[in-house]
Amino acid sequence: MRNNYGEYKGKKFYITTAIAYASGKPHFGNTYEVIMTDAIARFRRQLGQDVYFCTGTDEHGEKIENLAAKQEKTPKQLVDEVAGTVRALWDRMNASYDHFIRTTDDYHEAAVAKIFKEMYDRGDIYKGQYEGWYCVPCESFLTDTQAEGGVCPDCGRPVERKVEEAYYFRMSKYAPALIKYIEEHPDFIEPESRRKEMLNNFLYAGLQDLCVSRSSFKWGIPVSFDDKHVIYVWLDALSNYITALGYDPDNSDAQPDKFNKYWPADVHIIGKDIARFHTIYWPIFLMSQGLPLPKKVFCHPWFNFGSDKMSKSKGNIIYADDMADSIGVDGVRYYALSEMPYAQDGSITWESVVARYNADLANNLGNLVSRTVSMAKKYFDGKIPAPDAETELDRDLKSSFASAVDGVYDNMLTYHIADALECVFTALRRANKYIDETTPWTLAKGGDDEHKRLGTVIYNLLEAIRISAVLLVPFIPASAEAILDAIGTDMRDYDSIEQFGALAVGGEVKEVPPLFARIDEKAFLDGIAKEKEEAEKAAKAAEKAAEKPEGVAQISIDDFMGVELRTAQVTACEPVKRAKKLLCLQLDLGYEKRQVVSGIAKWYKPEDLVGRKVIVVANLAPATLCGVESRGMILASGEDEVRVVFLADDTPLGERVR
RNA sequence: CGCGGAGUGGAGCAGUCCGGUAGCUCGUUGGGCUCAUAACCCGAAGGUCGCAGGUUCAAAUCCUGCCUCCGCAACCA
Repeated sequence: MRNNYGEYKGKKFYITTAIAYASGKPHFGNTYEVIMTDAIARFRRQLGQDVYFCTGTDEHGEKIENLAAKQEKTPKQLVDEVAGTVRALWDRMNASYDHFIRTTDDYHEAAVAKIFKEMYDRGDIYKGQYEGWYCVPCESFLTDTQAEGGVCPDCGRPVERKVEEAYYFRMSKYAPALIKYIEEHPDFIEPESRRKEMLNNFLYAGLQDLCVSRSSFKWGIPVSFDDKHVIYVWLDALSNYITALGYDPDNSDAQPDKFNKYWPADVHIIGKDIARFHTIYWPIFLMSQGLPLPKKVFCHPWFNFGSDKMSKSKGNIIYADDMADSIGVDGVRYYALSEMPYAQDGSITWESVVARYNADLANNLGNLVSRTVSMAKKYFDGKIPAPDAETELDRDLKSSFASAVDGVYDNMLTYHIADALECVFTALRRANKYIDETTPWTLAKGGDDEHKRLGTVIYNLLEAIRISAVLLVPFIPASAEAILDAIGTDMRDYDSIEQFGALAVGGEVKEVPPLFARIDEKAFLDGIAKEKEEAEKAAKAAEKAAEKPEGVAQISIDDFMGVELRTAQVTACEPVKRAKKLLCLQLDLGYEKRQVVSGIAKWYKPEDLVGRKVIVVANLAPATLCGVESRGMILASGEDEVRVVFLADDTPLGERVR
């Protein structure tokens, strides 16, 4: 039973990536998103859909303002550079986007300013007071409890105290409608686990109103009626999905054709880290504007490097263009698409890069094309021979390719990209086996009958290759096109692969350009190791330059004496329930006992501490953490690796430390 | 008891809903072939399906308890 491939023909398909934050060159993980989105877009075009694929850059915000200042540039200069880098990288990866939006584009800024004004006029945005903690790099406001400790829980950097007048969005007003929508549309958020996360952690728990303006910096879209404020970057950035289509809130009855045609989006492809913004805030912003919600938000997982997260501080960032220098753009695309599981994080290792490339692209696909084309030239002078009587082997080959066509179709419609690819490569393996089963080189030595049979075999192989190449166009477009060119066909849409045998007899098979030259694993890994060594050297040099800590403003001896440090002994210790990082310590100061909570559970077990003597900040204001009262703080050093300051066992209790 | 996901040969994964011979790719190993990119094809070795109970004629699959890892939330006085 074959699928009904015609079902989607002519239907519009609007697909987007998240727009890349313009603070620097996107790493492999960010690039994966564009490659994945591109594969889906190309697949849908093959089905005959009217696809609009939008990507771009998110260019406003305090982080960019600060970064520009540090580099002694204007923010605009910085984002122009980075947007150029991003676009160049997307282009190099062969991303077939229809529109590249920058949030500094005039039409976008104008539309967002109007959207904000209308939300305000509608009463969805109101003016309030914000006082609290803010993390600049993360652009996020933090609750008091989040910021206690003075560092951002997400990035670990110091938080700043901010007091500002601010505009808030009434999230609570729309929360019930959103919950209903998500409950009634189980496909809206995928994968399923993300949907549960959003529902359980945020929506059922109760949505807070969201602060949607900032007044502490300038680099943003000004609030049109209050120029002290700029619009929150997420409200700005998310709106790109409609402004890119020319949406203009002024023309509420007469939107441009492009908008009327493509909105709502068929799918937003985003990283799992920003699921909350796309599945909660964005739908609510749309509800406020009376616009339909996107049909699907697909939250893809991330690539780790081995078992580590990719991060600048770990020095293990991989860039797609560097990888393309060694294994080609299609090598990178294939690797990313085949290695990332549907819902779990993928893992990059250089060993697996080489293994996948050699096994699948070079040996399986590349070599099949090479040996088949070579035989077509040798035995038939490069003319595609006519097939003759069909055997069981032929039928089996054909059915493998029919399964591949179905498999790609089914898996691509459900965003199982790696599974779709595997369907093609399974069929390719079958084709390689077919050669061994039919032994064309023996047939070539035979008489007329054998020669007829040889024609059938070569024809079937060429047609199998053509079907594979058509199926592979979305994933490795340049290579797939090269293969189709080599076998002299221009049939490359889905209609042409519904039935085996569409390849025209008599066509010319041309010389194949080297598709995927095998990679010497040892040389490749040695090269990587060498590069890594150099990078580490450079990183170390940079570290040295920044070695001296920034320090804190000088204080007087009196200021210091304002801190009451005392010796104490840990008499009991237990983990705090519902907290991963906290230990609750009972301290004996000699003259009194008290309870202190400390975020050292990651490094110490309760039994490591009981009986030991420590220094406690005795006059620290009490606080409550995870429902447990803490009256003081014990001293410890270090950030990534925390060490408690222990005292000698014979230290008396309750002594002042100076 | 916050929410959710995962634990299957050396590696990466499928199978779990709807119990019935444990499967795929890579790797290892023996052989075959020569059209091809030291490729391709065939065979073999290698698994207490996280642990412990239970249900059943039968459990990777269902039930109960536990352990480990990961994501989100909370959290580093």
